[in-house]
Amino acid sequence: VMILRSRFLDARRKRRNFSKQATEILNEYFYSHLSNPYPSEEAKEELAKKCSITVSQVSNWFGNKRIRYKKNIGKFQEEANLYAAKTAVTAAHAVAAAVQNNQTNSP
Amino acid sequence: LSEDKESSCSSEPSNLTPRTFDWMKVKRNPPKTAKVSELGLGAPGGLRTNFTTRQLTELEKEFHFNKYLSRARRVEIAATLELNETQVKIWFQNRRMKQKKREREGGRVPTAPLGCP
DNA sequence: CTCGCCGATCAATCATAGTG
DNA sequence: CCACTATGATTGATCGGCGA
Repeated sequence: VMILRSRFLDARRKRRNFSKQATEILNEYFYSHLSNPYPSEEAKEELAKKCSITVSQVSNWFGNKRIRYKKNIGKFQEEANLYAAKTAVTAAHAVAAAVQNNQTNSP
Repeated sequence: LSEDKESSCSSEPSNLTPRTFDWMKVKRNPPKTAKVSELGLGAPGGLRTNFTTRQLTELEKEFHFNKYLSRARRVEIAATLELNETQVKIWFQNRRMKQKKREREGGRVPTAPLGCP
């Protein structure tokens, strides 16, 4: 159990952090679906494309996020509020746009 | 598509919702790898057995020979490697999934995704 | 009804990247 | 330069659904 940790010298595990924007997109999805953060295969593909990462990486990200989130909800509270506010603003803009569109489009 | 269920436009900009959904409560049963009936032996049933290099090597070799194991072969392998039949079965299952995953995105064309210092 | 497989996920851990 | 934390990936094993 000591010296057998070699593990082939996993050269592939040369991890690279995702871009700030990718993490942004993933977090937005996660917190806007906090009641059920399990994206469908299609959603994963869409996220993967937007983030320029693979579907597996999206799966890994959600897997890690879910586990780590529930492990210590408090630690993610501010992050949760931050993204909740962000999506709220986005939604507000959408609503505003819809209203305006509705007004100029209802004779 | 079906998405959110709540989120009914709350007048609060940031609705604090320390709410705990059921996915956060999900708990997996601890692995029953060890024989619980081992005369009060400190067999902590709930340990992710660490396969030795020898075991992994043998399993890998067998995998290249057969992607699927017959009952007889499984028993043989399990005995040789000192593992449960279940562990061998699960290893092959996981190995097949790993293979598939690797084939699916392994065929990636490194179309210069990023620069290279 | 039992059993193996699949697909997704969990949970613990590894190894590295980032921060101070 | 080093201690400690954040994070992507790996993997033995579990869960639910299917089909033989």
